[in-house]
Amino acid sequence: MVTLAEVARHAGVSASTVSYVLSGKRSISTSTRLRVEQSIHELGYHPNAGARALASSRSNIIALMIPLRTDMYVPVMMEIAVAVATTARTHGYDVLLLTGEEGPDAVRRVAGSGLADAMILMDVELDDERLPLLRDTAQPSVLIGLPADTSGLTCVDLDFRATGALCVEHLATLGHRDIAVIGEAPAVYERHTGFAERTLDGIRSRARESGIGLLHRPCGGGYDATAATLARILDERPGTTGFVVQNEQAVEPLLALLRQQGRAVPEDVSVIAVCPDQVAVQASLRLTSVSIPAQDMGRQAVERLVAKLDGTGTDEVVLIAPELTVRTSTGPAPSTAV
Amino acid sequence: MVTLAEVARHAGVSASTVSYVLSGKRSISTSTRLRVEQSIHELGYHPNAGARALASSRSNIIALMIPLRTDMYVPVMMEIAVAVATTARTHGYDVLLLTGEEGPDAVRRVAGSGLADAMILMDVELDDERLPLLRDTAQPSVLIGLPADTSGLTCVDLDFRATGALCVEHLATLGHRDIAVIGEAPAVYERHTGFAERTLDGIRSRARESGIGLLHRPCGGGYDATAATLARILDERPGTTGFVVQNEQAVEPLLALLRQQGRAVPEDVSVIAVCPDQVAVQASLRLTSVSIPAQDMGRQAVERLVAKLDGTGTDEVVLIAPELTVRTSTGPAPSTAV
DNA sequence: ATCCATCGTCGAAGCGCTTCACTGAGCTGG
DNA sequence: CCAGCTCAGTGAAGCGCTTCGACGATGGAT
Repeated sequence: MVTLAEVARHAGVSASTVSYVLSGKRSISTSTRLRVEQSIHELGYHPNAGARALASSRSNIIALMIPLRTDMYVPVMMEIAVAVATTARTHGYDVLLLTGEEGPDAVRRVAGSGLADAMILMDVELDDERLPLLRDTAQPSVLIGLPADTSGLTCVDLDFRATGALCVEHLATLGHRDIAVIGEAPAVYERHTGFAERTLDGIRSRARESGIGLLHRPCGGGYDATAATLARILDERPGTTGFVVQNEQAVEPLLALLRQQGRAVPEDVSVIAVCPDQVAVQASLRLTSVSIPAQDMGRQAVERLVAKLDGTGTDEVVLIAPELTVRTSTGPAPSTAV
Repeated sequence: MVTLAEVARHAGVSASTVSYVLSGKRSISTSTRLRVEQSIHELGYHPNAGARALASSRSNIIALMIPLRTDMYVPVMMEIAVAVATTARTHGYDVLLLTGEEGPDAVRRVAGSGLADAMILMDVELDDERLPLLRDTAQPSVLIGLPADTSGLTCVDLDFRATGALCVEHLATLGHRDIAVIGEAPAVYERHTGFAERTLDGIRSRARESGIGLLHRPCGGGYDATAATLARILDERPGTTGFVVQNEQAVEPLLALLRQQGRAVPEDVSVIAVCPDQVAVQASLRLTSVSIPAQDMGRQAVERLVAKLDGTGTDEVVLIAPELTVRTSTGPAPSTAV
């Protein structure tokens, strides 16, 4: 393993000079800088991460904690994770992957050992048990998702309240008067996942304002669960003409079921989904949807975090505005005459 | 930040003693051990990762490289990643997440900087550009997936050849004489992804042995692509009664299409999929499938790697035997009389 | 009683880097 | 013409840990 000292010797300078060339924290004459860079290249030198971390008390690692609870739609998580990793790299950071197994202890361990300089937490619950720890720690952190109490925290998330409202608004504008929400799995609501509750909130208040009839039913993923949910909804409110789906696993089953029942989309019923664009365009029908900007969330989280690490950047809540893309699954409500 | 020295002072022993208590590399009397452990607990001591890495030249970090090429089925990758992370933790390792962005340079950087002690590579191509680097490096590594030349490498993968054969065998036993393979996206084959080619290999040779007619068509994910692929297949070989699907994104569309065309599954046609169990049971029909043991692959990869790091463990190729679960999507071939 | 292992503990060296304090050399300006 | 800069470079301290060799104290074998 090539060391800094060897590079220094090879270039005929002192170790500190090499270090300064690397970090750029002091001005170095062009000639020596080139010489040092040349030596680094020739010897194939890579600074030792451990030594660096020890001396600078900066590991240049960001911990990413993905609890991966059941019933979460995995591709979104993954997309965020990848966005976090690649954005982090552009800022000179690597990403440490933490899963839920360890629970809050992981926070303590990582903060205590200096393994990571900062952390990003995904899949935050409204009253997450990791939050008190986070507030106590000096370690900068960013949440992806919104807890109930955001004081002293930096959070990045899609504005799910506005998302819910946007969906209802779109359907209302098209003349729908009775809509149903096919939601996430019951477990998601039971554990008070922020995004699910906030979406519902947005939907409810907008529906109330517009005087629209609303039914919300959680729905486990898959065909059978969706079939049961749909049956229940149509049983309770046969007049339902609009569906808001916030559950990627229910999208395709729902479309298949409606088709089977002879209900044409969008002529008879409209369907609007809250899902990644990819799901919306790959479905058997190009779905009108509010997309989940996974990439953007990952990127923003890292950028806030890096800002904090650099001293700029304060605690704040970043809500990404939802964007509705109209595709072919929504249309005017059928006239009641039919 | 509490240091080892403070713990030592608190416990009234020397620093080295504390270190030995932590590592267990020398025998320590029960009384002092307890005293030290007590101090560690009271002070809330966590060993500094950087210092440890520097002194021991072991970071206790495993790098996990996920290129995440297009058209890969993400949930499987994620499941593997999570299995890797949790298994690694049980062995005292953390996981560093590397994406494809950096390409082969990431291997060089991580190996050179001592950031990680070892690496796991996912989504390996038959002739992967990272392999030469890997062979050169002293760094232990394990591949998830099989390249063309496995000499000097440790690999873990599902036995996709056997998987392909198993699928054909199952259909053959049921009397099907003409089968079609709905494969991964064209791009997957173009870049010579090992698992896709090996599955096809297994399917082909088994079909040849059994004198079964075979048609293979790559298929982009989603409804439209699947529709096109299916139409082509039925056009070329109207007598096809069995489908092997190796593309999670085509499963549900295929079922929907068959239904629409009035072809009953499994009475008229049989469908067998190579996919995670979750996909097989959540589909609109409980699918006969060969499951992709993502968890197992992740776990085994880590265990081989840890064995290598411990000095035990040699280069070898671990092929996990495929398991076929018969569900309701396959049945006897319809008699030709019909 | 004596010798040699073994056990439990300590001190110190050093892992490879960053960073602070310092030193000349070369300028500028009064 | 020199005080007072800035600029480039050096040396050394030390980050917190592991680990090696040393050492006194036991204790079993001789």
